[in-house]
Amino acid sequence: MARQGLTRADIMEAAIELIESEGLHRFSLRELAARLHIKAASLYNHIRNMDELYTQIGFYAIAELKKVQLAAIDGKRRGAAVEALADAYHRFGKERPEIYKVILSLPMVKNDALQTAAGDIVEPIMVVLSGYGLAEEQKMHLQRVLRSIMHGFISQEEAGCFRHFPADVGDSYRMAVQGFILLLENLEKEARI
Amino acid sequence: MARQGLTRADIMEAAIELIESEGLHRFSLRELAARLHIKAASLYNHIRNMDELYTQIGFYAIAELKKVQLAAIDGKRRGAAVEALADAYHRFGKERPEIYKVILSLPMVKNDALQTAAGDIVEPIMVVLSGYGLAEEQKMHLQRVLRSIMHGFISQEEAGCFRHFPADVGDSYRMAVQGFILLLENLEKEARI
DNA sequence: TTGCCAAACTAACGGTGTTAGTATTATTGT
DNA sequence: ACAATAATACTAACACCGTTAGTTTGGCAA
Repeated sequence: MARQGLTRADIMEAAIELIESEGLHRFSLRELAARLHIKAASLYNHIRNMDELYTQIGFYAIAELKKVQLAAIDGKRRGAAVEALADAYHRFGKERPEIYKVILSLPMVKNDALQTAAGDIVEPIMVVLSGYGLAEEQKMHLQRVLRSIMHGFISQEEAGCFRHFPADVGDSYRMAVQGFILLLENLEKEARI
Repeated sequence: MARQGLTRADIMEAAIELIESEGLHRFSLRELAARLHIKAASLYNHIRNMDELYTQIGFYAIAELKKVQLAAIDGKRRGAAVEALADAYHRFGKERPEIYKVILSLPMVKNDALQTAAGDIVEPIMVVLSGYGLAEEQKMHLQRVLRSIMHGFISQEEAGCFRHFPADVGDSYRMAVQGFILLLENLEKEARI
């Protein structure tokens, strides 16, 4: 009723706040609308539908993840850069698990915008890999490998899969990252021959 | 009306068939009931609720995954066993993506039954790792590392994240697995000193 | 001041999981 | 064989969900 100057940014902000505080599984348009003091149907004056809003939140999340990764590797090279990147990625997943889940559940197939978003995910890793003497195709493979390690680890840690054994989870992650660095150096050595 | 000898096994079977044919996102108690020629409310004579049914499907999926892994490593050792295990895991994820998703979305926190299920996920990997001369704690870490690699890879491949680059996805996976074997041998060598 | 458009509303549709209460069928005990 | 009991089906309903249609209303521009 009492009309407020609602912008898309306001809605995004409220949606992100809702997801981070209540959990992704409790996110709904009705709850979002309530937080904005409007009815759910009124949201459709600002957004096309839930999918579109969700995708935009995903873009935000990817941008945030990219930001922390780039900040982490700033001024670092090779092994130190890989460690810093992996650490930043891991911290993001732990500190903002609900927002991280949004990235996971984005189906990267759909449209071109999502393809450019996929590029944002790739970029920080490619920057780090450029510090090694590797062929372009090898970099593509290795980027996938590192992403698999980082994402797979966080995903399982978040799901509680790592509580089966008492060993320190941080140590496991460091071992995974060191293994990747070992692979990097090994491939670099082979290429140099 | 015309009462049929419905068992929990029948319901499980129908549920799995529904998920695999229509996709996990289209799974619902009403659709499941329709396939069994009963109403949704009647399902509650056989199951406690949707969560319980879902968890049981997860147990089934984990058992299947364990089965193909154990079959794959049968008679193999060390590198060959790792490769066979990783290959079987990957094939399961590609051939039965919807059932694999059920495993992912199981929150392993809840109860004891889920903890034993977590053990089933771990076991084949531990069998393979026992072929290397490693300390018990290192095996725990390495089991997590391999799972992260395999799960992370399939998860991102399924999400379409690997279409950004033209490089062959199978090659990427093989590189990831070879990297893990390299790490294994390296740690074994260090331990031998 | 008068129009007009954007942004709010209400009401409704079809979908979901779930519960309560009721009828009917099959099995069990005498 | 028949009555009592337990299991399994049903209908109706509730509270939620995303979404659409149609309506009212607020604020800005001509």
